[in-house]
Amino acid sequence: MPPAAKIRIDLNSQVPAYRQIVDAVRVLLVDGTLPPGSDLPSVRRLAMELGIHFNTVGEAYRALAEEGWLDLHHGRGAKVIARGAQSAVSPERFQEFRVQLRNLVAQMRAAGVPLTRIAAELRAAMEGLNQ
Amino acid sequence: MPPAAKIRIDLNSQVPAYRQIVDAVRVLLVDGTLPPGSDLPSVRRLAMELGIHFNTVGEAYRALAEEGWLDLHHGRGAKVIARGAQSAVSPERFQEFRVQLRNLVAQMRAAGVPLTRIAAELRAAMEGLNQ
DNA sequence: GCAAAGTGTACAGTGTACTTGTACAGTAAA
DNA sequence: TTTACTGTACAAGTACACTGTACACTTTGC
Repeated sequence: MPPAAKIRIDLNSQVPAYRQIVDAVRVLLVDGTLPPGSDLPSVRRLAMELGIHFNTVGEAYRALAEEGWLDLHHGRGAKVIARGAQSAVSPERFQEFRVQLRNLVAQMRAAGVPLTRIAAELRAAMEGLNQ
Repeated sequence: MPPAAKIRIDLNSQVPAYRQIVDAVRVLLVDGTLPPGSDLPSVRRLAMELGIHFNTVGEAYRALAEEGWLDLHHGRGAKVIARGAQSAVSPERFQEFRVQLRNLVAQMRAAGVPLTRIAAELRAAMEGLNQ
């Protein structure tokens, strides 16, 4: 199963397509599905599978390269690289994460998701940390 | 301490100002800081405090009214209303939440936040559910 | 009643972001 | 060297976010 098969985007979403790609690929990178040395599909190939233009995929790949995940070279494709240790997160950045988490939980509560189910999701997310 | 004092937005953020307002106010609505009957600051007052245009605040208020949180009337301001029981969330919507949660965790891991600290944040978010 | 000062709303204009179409340039293998 | 891949650059179309300005509704005071 090629890695691209795990990437899904929602064209009706408010979130821009290129950002959805970045987010989806980052998940695969973090959880080890795409280990260093892996080749990503070409911009045209992935674009075709997702039903969008290849420049949009290129935009996503450049963002991921900017984050230090990809070795991206003209004519050679995109390869996952070993990412060095990250410098400590700034307090501001961490605070942003905290706000986003609280916003997400509030959104779920507002949507009527039962508290027990929200808690279950948070627990599941924690379990996922140890794989 | 007026409710508006708890609302902060980041003008440099990628997230649109009106959406940041919606998210911030929704948190206050969900956790009871803004109970039914409360008056929100006028669009001009809140806009002044946040350093943006009042139409941007108006956009946020209309979105919150659309979600069923506010009684918004021409010339009368915005008042929090009691929100009826929510219909069950659709599986698609729930799946979106799950994806967002995983994206957020991946973003934290990618930023170098230690696993223990991520777990602590998730636990803290769960504690917050029972207040 | 009515004027004044508050409230939210409508709409056009400006800048920015996202996506695409098209042409280009680098790389590798036949 | 040719061919068939690869990513990149850039202009154009569209949609979105934000603002400026004018408007319309409510309440308060007289």
